[in-house]
Amino acid sequence: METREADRLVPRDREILRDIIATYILSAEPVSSRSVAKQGRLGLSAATIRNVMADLEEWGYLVQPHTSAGRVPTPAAYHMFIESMMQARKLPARERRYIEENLASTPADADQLIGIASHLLSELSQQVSIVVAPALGDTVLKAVDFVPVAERKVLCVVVSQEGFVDNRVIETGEEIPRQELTRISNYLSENFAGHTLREIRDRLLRQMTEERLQVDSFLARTIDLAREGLALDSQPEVLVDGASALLARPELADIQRVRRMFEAFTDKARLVRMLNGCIQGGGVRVLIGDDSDLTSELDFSLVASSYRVGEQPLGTLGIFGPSRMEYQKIIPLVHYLGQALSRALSEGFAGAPAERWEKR
Amino acid sequence: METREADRLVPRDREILRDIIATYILSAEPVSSRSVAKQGRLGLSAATIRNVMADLEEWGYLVQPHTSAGRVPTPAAYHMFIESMMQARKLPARERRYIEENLASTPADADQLIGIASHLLSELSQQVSIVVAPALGDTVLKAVDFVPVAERKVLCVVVSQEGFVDNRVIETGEEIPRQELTRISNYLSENFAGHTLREIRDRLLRQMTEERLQVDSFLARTIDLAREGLALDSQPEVLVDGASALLARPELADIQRVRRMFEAFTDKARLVRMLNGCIQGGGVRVLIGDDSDLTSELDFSLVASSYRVGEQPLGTLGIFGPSRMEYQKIIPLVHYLGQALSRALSEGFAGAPAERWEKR
DNA sequence: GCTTAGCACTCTCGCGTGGAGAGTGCCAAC
DNA sequence: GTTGGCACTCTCCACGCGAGAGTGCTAAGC
Repeated sequence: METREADRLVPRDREILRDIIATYILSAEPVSSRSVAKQGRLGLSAATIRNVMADLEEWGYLVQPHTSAGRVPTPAAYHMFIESMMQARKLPARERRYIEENLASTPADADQLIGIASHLLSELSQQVSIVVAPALGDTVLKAVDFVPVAERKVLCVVVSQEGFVDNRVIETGEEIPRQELTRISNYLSENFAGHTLREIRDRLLRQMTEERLQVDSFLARTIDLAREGLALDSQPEVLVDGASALLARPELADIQRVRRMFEAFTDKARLVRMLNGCIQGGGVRVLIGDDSDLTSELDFSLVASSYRVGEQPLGTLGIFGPSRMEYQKIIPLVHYLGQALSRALSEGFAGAPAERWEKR
Repeated sequence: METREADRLVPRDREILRDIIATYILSAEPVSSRSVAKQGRLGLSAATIRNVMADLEEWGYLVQPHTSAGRVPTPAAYHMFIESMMQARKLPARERRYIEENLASTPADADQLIGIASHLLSELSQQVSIVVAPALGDTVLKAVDFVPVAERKVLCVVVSQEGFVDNRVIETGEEIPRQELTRISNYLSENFAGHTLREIRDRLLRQMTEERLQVDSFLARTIDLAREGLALDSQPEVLVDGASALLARPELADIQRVRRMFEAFTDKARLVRMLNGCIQGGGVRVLIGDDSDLTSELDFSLVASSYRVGEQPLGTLGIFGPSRMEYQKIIPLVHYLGQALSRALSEGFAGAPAERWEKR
C-alpha cells in the first residue's frame, strides 16, 4: 500500500531524504528535522521538514529508534539512495594510482595477487573485505606437473593460465616411474592447455567410459592421475581482511554483535554462498539488510562485484560492513578494484607463453 | 625484599594461595577470604585466611582491585601455581583420541596438517591458537621441480621431507628449455635431498664463489635457479584460529581490549618474534603478563611449545588468552599436541621414500 | 602465640529520582 | 502550503541512597 504513495515522492521529498541519509552516513546518529533545516539547502523550516519526515516514515524510508529521537534510514532508503540519489564519484586519482602500484608490484602468482587485492580493499574502505578465490574448475589450464613424494604418493601441481597454482598430493594405486610421470604431464599439458579444468575433467571422464577397454595402460594411468589431480571438490578459498578497523565503528560497541560478526566470518561456506549468489551480471551489486540472511542478521550491507579473465567470471570480491556506509566511495572502489584485478590477472600471467606451450 | 619473605611461604600459605588461584580461574571474580574458608579444605576461619591473604598480597602474589574487594592472583602467583602447585592432569583419553583421529584423517600435505592442529588447539581450549609454520630454511629437501609458466618465468616447486610444499615463480634471465629444467631438478633432487634448504643454499653459494669460473653453463644455471627457488627470505606463515570463542569471556567485555587484541593478531611478525623467542628447549613454555610486551599489553598469557621432526625444531604452536587460564588443562593440551604434530609430521610424509629417492 | 569472633569502615553496585535536553506532533496563524 | 509556538515524550546523566560484600583491626579465647 505504501509503495503507491512512495512513487509520488516529489522532488522536494527526495532532496530531504537524500540529506537525511547523507547526514546519517557521516554521523551515525539519528537525524533531526532541525539539523536538516539548518543545512539550509532548501530554505525550509524545521516544522515543514518534520511533516515530510513523517510522510517518509509512513512510506517506509525512515524509522525512529524511539519517539522523540531523530530518524534513521531504512534499507529501502539506502536502495533508493544508491540507485537515484547519489552521484557515484569517480575513485580519486590517488587511490587509483595506489591500487595500480600495489597490484603491479611484487606478485609472483595469482594467489598473492588476490591477497593484495583483499588487503587494498579493506585498507581503502576501512571496512571488512571479502575475496573469494576462483573455484579450481573455472580456471584455465596452463600446465600440469607430477612430482613423486613418497612410495605411492605423487604431488600434482596445476598451474592455471591466470596464474593460480594449486597442488595436492594424490595416492596412486601402483608405483609410477618418474619418466612416465613426465610423459603424462607432457601429454596433459600439450593436449589440454587452454581449457578449463571442468571441461578437461568432463572430457576425460567421457573418454574413459567410451573407450573403456581399448585404452592402453599409459592412457589409463593418465586418466586416473588427471581425475584425481584435477578434482574440483575443494571449497574455494576465502580471504577476509580488515576486521580490526571495523571495531572502531560505533555500531560495533556491543560485544554480542562483534561476536556474531566473527562467527559469520568463520562460516566460509555461507560467505561464499552469499557472495556468489549475488553476482550474476557484470556490475556492482549491493545487498542491504533483509536482502540476505547474513546481512539482515547483523544489519550489515554487502557491496560486491566479480573479477574475470575474458568472459569467464572467476571469483567475487566485496566489502561487508554496517549498512551505514559511504556508498559513494565504496561502490566506485569495489567497481574499480574488480576491474583492476581482472586486468592484472589477464595481463600478468597469461598471454603469449600459453600459445607457445601448445605448439611444443 | 619480598622474595626473602616469599621463600618462607609455609605449606599452609601455599595451600591457601593455591585455592585462591584455582577459584579465580574458574570464576573470573575476585576471591574473598570467606569463600576460601567455606571450601573448608583447611578448617580455618575467614579471619585467619584474611591474615594470610594480607601477607600474600604484601609478598606480591595477590592484588585487590579496590579496597573491600576480594583478591586476584598476580603473574607471580600464576608462575608459582604452574611450577609447583598444580598437578598437571594427563590429557583425557577422549581428547587424545580426538586429536589422533583428526591428525590422521585427511591431510594430504603438511600445510593442511598444521591447519588442523591449529584448529584442534583452539577448539579444545576455547582460546585463540597460534601456529607458526616452519621457516622454509629449516625444512629438509625431498624434491625440487621446475615448471615453465611464461616466457621467462619458471614455477619452482619445493617439496620437503616433512611434507611441506612451497612454490614460487622465479624470473629467469634467459629462456630455459624444458628438458634442461628437468635435468636441473633431477640434479638438485639427487644431490641435495636430505639436507635442509639452508645448508643447500650455503653450499651452493660457496660452490659458486669457489669455482666461479670453472663451472659449465649447466651448473651455472642450476645454481642460479636454486638460489632463487630456495631463497629463505619469506616470513613464516602464521595461523590464528578461534578468536570468536574468546569473545565470550568476561575479560573481553571491553571493546577496546578486543580491538587491541585483533591488532596484535594482525602483526604477524611480532607474533612470530614472541613465539619463537620463548621456545628454546623442548618442553612447554609459559609467558604471563609482563614476561613479554604482547602479553603485558593485554594482560594475556601464552602457553607455547615447539614441534619438530627428529632433533630439528620446525615451528611453534601455542595458546594465547587471558592470564586467567585453566593451566592444568591447557599445558597438557599444548604439550600433547606438540608431540602429536611432531609425530604426524615424522610418520606421515617422510620415511622410506626419502632414501629411495637418493639412490636413483 | 596462633586463631577467631566481632565490629567498624570502605567501596561497589543497583536503583530510583529528577532535571536538562533533544526531538517530535499538533495546532493555529499567516 | 508553510511556519512559529507549545505541550508532550523519551533519553541521558548526575546524584544520592541503601544494601551487600569484603576488608582490617582489636580483643578475647585456646
